[in-house]
Amino acid sequence: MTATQTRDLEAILTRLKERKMRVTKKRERVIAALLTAEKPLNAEELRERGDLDLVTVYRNIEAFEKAGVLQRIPLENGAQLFELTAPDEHYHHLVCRECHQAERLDVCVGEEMRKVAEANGYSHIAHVLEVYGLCSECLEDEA
Amino acid sequence: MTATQTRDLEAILTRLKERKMRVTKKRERVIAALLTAEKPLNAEELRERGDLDLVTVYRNIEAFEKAGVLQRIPLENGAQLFELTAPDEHYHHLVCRECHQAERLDVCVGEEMRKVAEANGYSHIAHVLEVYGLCSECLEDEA
DNA sequence: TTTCCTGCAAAATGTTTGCAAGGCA
DNA sequence: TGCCTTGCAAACATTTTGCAGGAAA
Repeated sequence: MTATQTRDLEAILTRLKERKMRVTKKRERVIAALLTAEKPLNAEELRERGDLDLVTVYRNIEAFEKAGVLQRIPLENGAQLFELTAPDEHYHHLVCRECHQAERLDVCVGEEMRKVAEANGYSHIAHVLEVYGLCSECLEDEA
Repeated sequence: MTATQTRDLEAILTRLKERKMRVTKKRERVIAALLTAEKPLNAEELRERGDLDLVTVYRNIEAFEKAGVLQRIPLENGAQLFELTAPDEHYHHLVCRECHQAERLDVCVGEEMRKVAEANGYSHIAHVLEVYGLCSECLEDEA
């Protein structure tokens, strides 16, 4: 873990404490796994890197999501990846449909979407925007 | 089926024939179910309304998607809905996170997303944009 | 020492595959 | 007739639930 990652870890643990959630070894490992991976991971990768039960992974994903420190990335095939996020922030991604690498996109359409949704009588609004494609490496492999 | 729906059905069947796919009673029923529902359906609803095996539903979803007459709508929970689409078109939706009703949104960010993705070296680009919220009816039920 | 968290086992959910029978072209 | 499509059974992948033991505050 780099110094920055350690700081991020502390910040997230603090957030959990504020929400009256317990800070356990397992939880630290889940967060550390996501921080050091520097890319979104799926549940199985989290189990492996955190050396814990898959059930624990899923329960913590749910808990972290509620605490606003984690978000889900839906893949084209229905599976999902998970990544850390600051509370009240969220990200969109460019995901390779072959190797499933995901990188953050520097765009967000949140404001527009919120307006459209509210105009239709919806509240508690969230949105998902994911872009799928073939990354340059996978494109070469295919040729 | 309204006259318009019958015409749409014919158009889709023609498209299938062009693609050398067979036009069967089951396929007609899948498409008719989606046309008359006038909203996206999940696999189980398609099985029920078309009175056919779930396996057949999934195989036809895949076949129709390849033929460009159907698209998937990912839900927040990882499940998916299906709806008819014209080839080379696609839609975005406002989905209730409670009752899962989905309505089409009249927005698309395709051009921007394609540019961003290509700038990152990606090809074969697609994107998903779905807005989730609580519809006014479900909001009331909650209170 | 109370309450929350974890692991194990098992179940539920959604989707895919193998194979033989059936139906469109 | 020939090949595509279908249904059944079973496998598979992912996620959820029940319960007893374990650990944080």
